Amino acid sequence: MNIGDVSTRSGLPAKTIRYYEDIGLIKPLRSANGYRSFVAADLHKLAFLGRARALGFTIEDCRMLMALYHDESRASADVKHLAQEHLTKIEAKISDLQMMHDTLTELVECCAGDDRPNCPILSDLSGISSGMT
Amino acid sequence: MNIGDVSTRSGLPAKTIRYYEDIGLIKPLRSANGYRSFVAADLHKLAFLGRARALGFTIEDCRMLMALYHDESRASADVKHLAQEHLTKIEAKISDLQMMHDTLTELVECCAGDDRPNCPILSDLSGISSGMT
DNA sequence: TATGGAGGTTCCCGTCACAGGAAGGTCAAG
DNA sequence: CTTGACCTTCCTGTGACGGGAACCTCCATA
Repeated sequence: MNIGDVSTRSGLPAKTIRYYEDIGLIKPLRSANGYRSFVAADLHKLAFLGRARALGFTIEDCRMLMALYHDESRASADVKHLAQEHLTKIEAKISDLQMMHDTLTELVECCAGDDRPNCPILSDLSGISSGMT
Repeated sequence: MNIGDVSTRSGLPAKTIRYYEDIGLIKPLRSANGYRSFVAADLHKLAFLGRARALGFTIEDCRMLMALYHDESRASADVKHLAQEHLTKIEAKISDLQMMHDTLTELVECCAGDDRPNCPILSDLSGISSGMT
C-alpha cells in the first residue's frame, strides 16, 4: 500500500503519516522506487494513533500507549494511570473554558449590540470594577 | 516606569510585554538609556490585554477589541459580535473536550488498573468494536 | 573609586502537531 | 510521448510566548 491508500483507509492526512514516521511512531518499508510501502500492521498502528489523538492524548502519550500495547507483560495500571492523568488535564481545560464561557456569556447578555458605543464588554476589559451586588 | 514595575503591576511577564510591543499592541517610549518607559496609559492597555487574554481572546481579537475601545464612534454590536464568535468557539472546544472526557471516563472505569496486561483502554484504541449492548 | 548584583536590552531557538508549498522523481493510461 | 496523478524531500509558518546567551546600565556598598 502507498501512502495515499493508507491515508484514505486511516483517515489521516499523508502529511501526518509522514510526520509520524519522522518522529519514529511508525517505520514503513520502502519500495524500490523510494515510495513508502505500508503493511497491515502499519495501518493498524495508524488507526491506533488516530483514535488516541482523537481522545486528546499527546504524541508522547501515544508513543507510550503504543509501547504498552505491544508490551505483553504490561500492567493495566500503567495504562490507567496515563489515562487518568490525561483525564485530569482535560477536566482542568474544561473548567478553564467553562469559566471563560460563563463570564463571556454574562457580558454578552449585558451588551445592547446596537450602533451605540456604550459597551459593558469593553467596560469590563478596561477594568471597571462593577459586578458586585 | 520600567518593565519590571509594569510586569509586577499588570501581572504579565516581561517577556510577554516585550512581545506585545513587538507585534504592535503597545508602543512604550524609551528612556535615554534605551530602557522602555511606560506611562499609565500603557499600563492600562496591558491590563486590558491581560483580561482579554484571560477570557481566551486571541491576540488578533485583542487588537480589534483595543481598537474598538479607543474608537469613540464604535458600535457595541461590533464588540458583541466578536465576543459571540469567540463564545461559539469556546463552546465547540468544551463540547470536544466533554466528549473526550466522557469516553475516557468510561474506559478508565472499565480498566482494572492492576498488574495484569488485560486493558479495555488499549483494546478500544486498537480498534475493538465492543461497546454495543 | 571599584565592584557586584539586580535590573535592562536584543537576538535566536524551542514549543506542539502538523499544514502549505516548492522542486523534482515515478507510474499508468491514452 | 505526453499528461496528470501520485510520490519524494526540504523548508517555512502557525500562536503566544518561554528560555537562555551575550551584553549594557544603574545603584549601593566596601
